[in-house]
Amino acid sequence: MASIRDVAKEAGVAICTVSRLINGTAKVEPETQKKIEAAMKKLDYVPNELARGMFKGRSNSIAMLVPNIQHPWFSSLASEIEKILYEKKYKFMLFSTSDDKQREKECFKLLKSNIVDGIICGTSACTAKEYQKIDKPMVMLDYKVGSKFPVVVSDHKMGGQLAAQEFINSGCKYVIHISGIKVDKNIMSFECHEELDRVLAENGIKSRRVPIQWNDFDFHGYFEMAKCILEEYPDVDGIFAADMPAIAFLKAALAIGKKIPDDLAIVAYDGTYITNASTTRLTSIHQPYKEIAQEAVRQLMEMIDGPEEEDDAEGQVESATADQIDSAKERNTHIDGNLILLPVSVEKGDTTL
Amino acid sequence: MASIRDVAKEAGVAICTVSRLINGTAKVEPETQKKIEAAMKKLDYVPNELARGMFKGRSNSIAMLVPNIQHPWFSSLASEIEKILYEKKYKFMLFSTSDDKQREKECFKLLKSNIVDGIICGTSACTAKEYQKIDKPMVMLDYKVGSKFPVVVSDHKMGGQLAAQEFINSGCKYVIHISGIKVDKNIMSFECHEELDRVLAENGIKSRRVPIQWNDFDFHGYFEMAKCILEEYPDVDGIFAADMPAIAFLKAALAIGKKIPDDLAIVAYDGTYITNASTTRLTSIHQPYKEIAQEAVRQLMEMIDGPEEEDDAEGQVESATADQIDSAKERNTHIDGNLILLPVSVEKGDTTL
DNA sequence: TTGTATGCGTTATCAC
DNA sequence: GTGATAACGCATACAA
Repeated sequence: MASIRDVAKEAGVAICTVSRLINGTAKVEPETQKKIEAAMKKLDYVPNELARGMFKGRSNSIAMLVPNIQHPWFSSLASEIEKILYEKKYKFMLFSTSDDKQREKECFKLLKSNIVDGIICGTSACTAKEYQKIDKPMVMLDYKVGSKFPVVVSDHKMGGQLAAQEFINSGCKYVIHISGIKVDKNIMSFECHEELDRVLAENGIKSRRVPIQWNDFDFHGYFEMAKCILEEYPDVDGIFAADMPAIAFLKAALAIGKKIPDDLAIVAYDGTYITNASTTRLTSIHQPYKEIAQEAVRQLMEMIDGPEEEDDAEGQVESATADQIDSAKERNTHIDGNLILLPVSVEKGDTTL
Repeated sequence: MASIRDVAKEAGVAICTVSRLINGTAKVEPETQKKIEAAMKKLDYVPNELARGMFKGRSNSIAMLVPNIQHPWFSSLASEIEKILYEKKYKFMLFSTSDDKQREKECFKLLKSNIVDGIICGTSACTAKEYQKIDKPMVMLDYKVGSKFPVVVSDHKMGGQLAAQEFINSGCKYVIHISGIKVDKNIMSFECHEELDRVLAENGIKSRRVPIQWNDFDFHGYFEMAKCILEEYPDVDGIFAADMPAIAFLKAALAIGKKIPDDLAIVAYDGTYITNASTTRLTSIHQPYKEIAQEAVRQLMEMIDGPEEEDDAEGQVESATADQIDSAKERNTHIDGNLILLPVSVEKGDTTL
C-alpha cells in the first residue's frame, strides 16, 4: 500500500523523480536512482495501476465477454486470445455473463471507465441500440450489430454446406438438426441451419429443425432429449447438432442399438476438443478458433492504435481497402463490409467403433 | 466520457449534489433531482468506476486466477464462483496465466491497486514468499502457502483411498497412475497419488507412478502416451489419471482390443463433465466443484468484511473456533488449521460398452 | 438541502 | 537533473 509519495519521502527526493525513474521518462543521477530503488524495495512499492490508468486513460488491457466460460468453444477461444494478447503486452480479463443482460451491462460500465482499452464481445444479451452506445474499441463475435463494430465469425453458411454434403455422401434421407431457441436474425451462426435446410432440400433430402433450450452442461438432459427425439422420429438417419448434444445423440443411438454411422450419421458443429472424448470420434465441422482469435485481436488493435479514424465523424468502421482485402485473402479470409468471415473445415470421425 | 463535472454543469448544480444523488448519500430536492437525471441521460453519463475505486479503495469485484481456462475443471469452478459472487453483488473477473510466473505477478500487481477486493488463486507459479507478500484478501485453491491464506481443497487423501478401493474391488494386480511432473510438496492434489500408492501396497497390489508433462488439450498427444504405456506395461490392469488422459487410455485400450473394465479398470480423477462424453462413461472421483466454490467465496467474504482481524498484527488467519468447526461439519467439511477440506465422491461408470 | 475545498496515486508541464 | 504544481474523476468533511 506504499504510494509513490512514501517512496519519495523515504528516498529524500521529489515525487516526480521517482515517477521519472519508473517510467524512464527522463534521466536521473545514478546516486538518486540507487536511493530510490532502495526505498522502493524497502517499502515493497508497486505502482498503482488504477491511478495510472485514470491519468493516462489507458490500461493496456483487453476484456472479453462470453456467455459461458464452461463452454469449450468459448474457453478455447478465450485461451487463444489471451496468448496472442500477451505477446502484444496486453493483459487479458475474461467476464462470464451467463447470457444475462444486467451482467453484460455491468461489464460495459466497467469498461467505459478506462479499466480496459477494448472489448472482444462474445455475448449478445443487449439490444443493437445499446451496443451502438459503446464508445470504445470493440469487436463482435458471431453477432451483427450495425456497422459500428467489426464482426469476426466463422463462415457458417459454408458450415451448413459442408454438413449437408456429409449427409448427402452418407445417403441420408431424413436429417434432424438441433438449434437454440433464441430467435435473433443477428446471430450469424443461424446461417448454418438455414443453409443446411436449403442444400438438403435441393437434394431431395427431408430435414427438420428442432429448437432446444441450451442447458449447457447438464449432459443428462441432452441425453434424455436425444432419446426422445430418436424415439419420436424413428426414421431419422442424420443428426446435426453442437458438440455436446451431438455426443448425447451418439450415446443415445448406441443405447438403442443403432449403428454409427451406418444407421445414423452424426455431424457435430464446433469441433472443440470434446469431440475427441467420445469413444467414437465424431465427424465435426470445425470452427477455426485460433484464426478467429487472431483476426479478432488484429481488428481490435487496429481500432485502438491503428490508422486514425477521427475524420470519420460517425465512428463507422471504414470499409476495407483493396489492400486490406488482398491481405485478407492471403489469410484465407473473406471480408464483406464489416464482416470478417473465416472458413470452417470438416474433421472426419472414426468410421468404426 | 462525460464526467460528473459535465453533468453538474449541465444541470446547473454543484458536483457533490450529483454525487449525492448517485450514491444516495443525502437527500436532494425533487426538482434538482429531475434536472440532474435529465443531464445524466442527455450526456449518457456513467460513473467512472476507476476514479470511484481509487477514492474508496474498493471495487466490489473479485478476481480469480487459473492456469488454464480451457480446462473443464477450472472453467466449471470459475463458472460456479461467478454465479455465487453475482448473488453477492460482486463482479467477477477471470485471469488465465498459462502457469506463467510473469503473468501471475502481472495479475497481482493489478490486484494490489484496488482494482479488485480479493483474489481466488488457483495458480501456483510463484514462490511461497511471493505469495506471503500479497496484502489483500486471498484464498488459495489446492496450494499451501503458509498460514496467511486459507486453502480450500478437495480431500485428495480420501480421493486416493476411494480410487484404491475401486482397483481393489476390480481385483487389479498392477495399477499405473499418471501424475504431473511438477514436484512441489505444497500442491495438495499430490496426496491422492501418495495415498493411492500406500493403500495399494497395503493390499499387495503393485503400482507405478508415471509423471507426464501436461499438454492440456492436445488429445492426440495423450492418446499416443497412453498407447506407449499400454505397450510398455502389458500386464497393467488398472489406470488412474485425470479425466482427459483417462479418456485417452480408454480409447487406446479399446484400440488394441482390451475390454473395459474387465481387462483394464480406469478411474478418472476430477470427474468433470467431459467424463460424460466418452461413449463408455468412466468411473471417476468427483471433486465437488460447487462446494469448493461456495467455501472459497465464503472464506474470501470473511476476510473482506468479516470479523475484524486488525488485532492480529501478523495478519494470520485465526484458527477456527469451535462454532466454526461445528458449522463446517454441517456442511460436511473438514477444517484443519487454515485448510478447508471437502469430501470427494465416486461416480460409477458404465459397466457395459 | 446545497456548495467549497481537499485528497486518492499518478503523470506531465513547467520552471529552476 | 530535479522540484513544485496542476490535472484525471470522484467522494467526503465541513461550512453555508
